[in-house]
Amino acid sequence: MANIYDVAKAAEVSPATVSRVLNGGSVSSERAARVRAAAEELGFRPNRVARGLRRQRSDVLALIISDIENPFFTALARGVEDVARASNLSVVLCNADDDPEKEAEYLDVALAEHMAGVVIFPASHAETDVTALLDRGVPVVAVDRSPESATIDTVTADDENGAYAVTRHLLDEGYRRVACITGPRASSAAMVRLRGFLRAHREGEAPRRRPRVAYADFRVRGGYQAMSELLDLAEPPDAVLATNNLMAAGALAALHDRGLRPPEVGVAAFGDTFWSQLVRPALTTVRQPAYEIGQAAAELLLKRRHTPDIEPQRLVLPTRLEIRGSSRRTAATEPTPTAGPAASADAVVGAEQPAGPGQPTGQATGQVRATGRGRLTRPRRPDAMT
Amino acid sequence: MANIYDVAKAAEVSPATVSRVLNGGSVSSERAARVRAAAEELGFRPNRVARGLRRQRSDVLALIISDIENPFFTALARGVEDVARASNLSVVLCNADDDPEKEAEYLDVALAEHMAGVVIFPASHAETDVTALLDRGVPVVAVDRSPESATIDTVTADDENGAYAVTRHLLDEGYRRVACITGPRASSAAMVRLRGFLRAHREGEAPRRRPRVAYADFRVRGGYQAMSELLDLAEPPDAVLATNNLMAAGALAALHDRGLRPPEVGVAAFGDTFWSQLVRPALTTVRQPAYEIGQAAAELLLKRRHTPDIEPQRLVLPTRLEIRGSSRRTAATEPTPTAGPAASADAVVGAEQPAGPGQPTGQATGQVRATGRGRLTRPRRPDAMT
DNA sequence: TCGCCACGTCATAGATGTTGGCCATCGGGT
DNA sequence: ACCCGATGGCCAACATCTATGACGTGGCGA
Repeated sequence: MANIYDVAKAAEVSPATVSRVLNGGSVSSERAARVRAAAEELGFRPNRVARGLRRQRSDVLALIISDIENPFFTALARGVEDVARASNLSVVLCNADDDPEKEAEYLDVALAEHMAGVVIFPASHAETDVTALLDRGVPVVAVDRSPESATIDTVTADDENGAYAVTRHLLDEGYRRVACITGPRASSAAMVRLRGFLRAHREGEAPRRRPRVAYADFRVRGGYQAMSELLDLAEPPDAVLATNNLMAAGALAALHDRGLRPPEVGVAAFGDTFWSQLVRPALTTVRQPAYEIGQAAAELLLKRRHTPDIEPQRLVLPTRLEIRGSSRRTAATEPTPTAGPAASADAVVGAEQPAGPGQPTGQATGQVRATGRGRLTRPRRPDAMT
Repeated sequence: MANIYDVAKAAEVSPATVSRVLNGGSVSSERAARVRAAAEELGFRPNRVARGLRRQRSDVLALIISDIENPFFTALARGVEDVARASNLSVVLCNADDDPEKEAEYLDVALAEHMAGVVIFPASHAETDVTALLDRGVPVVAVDRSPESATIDTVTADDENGAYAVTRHLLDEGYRRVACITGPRASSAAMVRLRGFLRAHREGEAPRRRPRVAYADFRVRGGYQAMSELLDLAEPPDAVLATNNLMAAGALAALHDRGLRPPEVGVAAFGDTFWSQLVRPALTTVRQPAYEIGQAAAELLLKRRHTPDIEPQRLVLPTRLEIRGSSRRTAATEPTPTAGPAASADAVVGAEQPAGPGQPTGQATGQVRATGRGRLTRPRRPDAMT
């Protein structure tokens, strides 16, 4: 492969001139043309390794996430990538698997490769140590959780209010024993969401039972087990909030396996993904602005790359409550089943209502049912919170 | 940050000796100990960029995929990563978004960074050009599709037989007008799956209607549109095979929006993911061994890295038919609606059947199905093909 | 008109951190 | 006494970019 000397020779200039042409120095246009022609001719590509060595930094930034199978991260990755590409940076994804050791390895790699920056979803609040990077001047932005080791730029979703809003929604629907399946205690996100959940219970006029809380691992299997255990209680919950989408999937599976399903049991979850719309009845979710978080993180990174000494920022992005699926409110709080669109909306499929001889008097009951044909748009209430 | 000279000075040896200690040359144990102590003391990490420059190759391999939001790729990535890590290679993920230009950029990066190898899911059969890499001796393994530009190691799933088997399954269930939503004509995987689908039609004793085929883009939206168009036909299909999971999701959404759902309309798909089990009734799927494909690809890469001159291999991994959800056969082939669990079972949620008093006479019909309560394991027929 | 200064353009000479080749040394075995 | 293997130091190469300074030209003042 041609190197810069070959090009210089072909264009009859010095290697430095070739470099200037390619990196924007001042070169007479005639020479520049010669250089460009020669580079094209020889198929010259600057060696990024050599450039990295000389410049002591590369044009690659690392995105270290804890679970590549979680759609939240894939959306996040897109956000990061789109912003990075606009600044001519490549993004590489590193899957740390929630394992602090693996994560430390990748942090090492990022350091040793002189990466342009790191966006990290810290595996652990306590163990994740990014000081080595910071000492070397490599900008680091934390996402969703923030590591203990240093104060750095952080982008999070407004999880507490999201959890609060969705919990209130469940309580308002008439559920009495709302449980929460949350993540490990080490995860600050899990704790923050739990806090919102508990706050909703304290504030409501709902009975003051101490709500059940199960701690799982943010994985499908963990959600399944937690839900199963909750259901085995003497007084099982009648609704559950899962603090991420994978555990929600597990919880749903557990419910299905026992023949229970919404709205008999209410289910809500953090993390909006396309499949949560396909489950019937669809899940009510707290949509996390994953893509936007990624964007914001990348932008913070770029800003800090340019001006390293600004004060670390802490960005909080709003979540959004997406209400889908059936409500239990009618049954629970209203004497007569006026039902109504607000209550059933999307719940067409799974409702337990006896399909008695009562006929499809759709309009009469006010039920907004898919009537068989047509309709692209899904009824969707304007968000309860922005 | 300390470099190798600092360590050498501290240990009172030459830099070369430090290098030998760290990379396994012959060094007396006493000096080696001194070096290690000094390295530890100074927090020395070899500069991977400089090493890469000197050795003309790095310990990073690139995995270029076409859509990070597709769970197939995330599973694949895990397979690649697990194998790579065992050989002390790091894996970076590059999301080419099915855009040949973006892909070419990443290929350039892989080349310019002297990556140890590339596992690629080619965006296009024709446009993807990996010859530059090959010329430089960088091993490249293709996954699922194989590029035209060169004969290289390839790992694919046995898509044709998978498509054949699932199509036969639909026909055997009694569906009469089975359509296929497949990917772009440029995708060899899309074409191969289509071929299996068509073969099943030719062989069956089923009526010889020319089956409908819709070409979409392997995305959710494309699946939605394709399904909608199929349903708008004068003679809409009564079953559909989507050749990937995202389009299946789109197709399901389109069906839901018209109030149709399995088994009224049969739906089967390529690509097994956890959410396909949560949809009720669950999808019958052709499971693609994504993780195993990733593993195999990485292993081929490592093998070729070691011995570059072996003949390019073409590995075909078996798919597996996972039958879930309701069968229409009973309704279609039996005169009286025995209904009961046979017909509903997994279809509990969406079925249109009057929830008549018909009771669980599960064994009577001989169907192996979930009986309503409990049971973690999902009924799963031994695969129709290995 | 000549000389000096300023500025634009370019070449040359490191510098970056590591490793592999080459050679020298030393010790033990034959 | 000779040879061989183990050990370890020195030098150069990897490909690029930056710093330094040289060179030429043009403008302006004397």
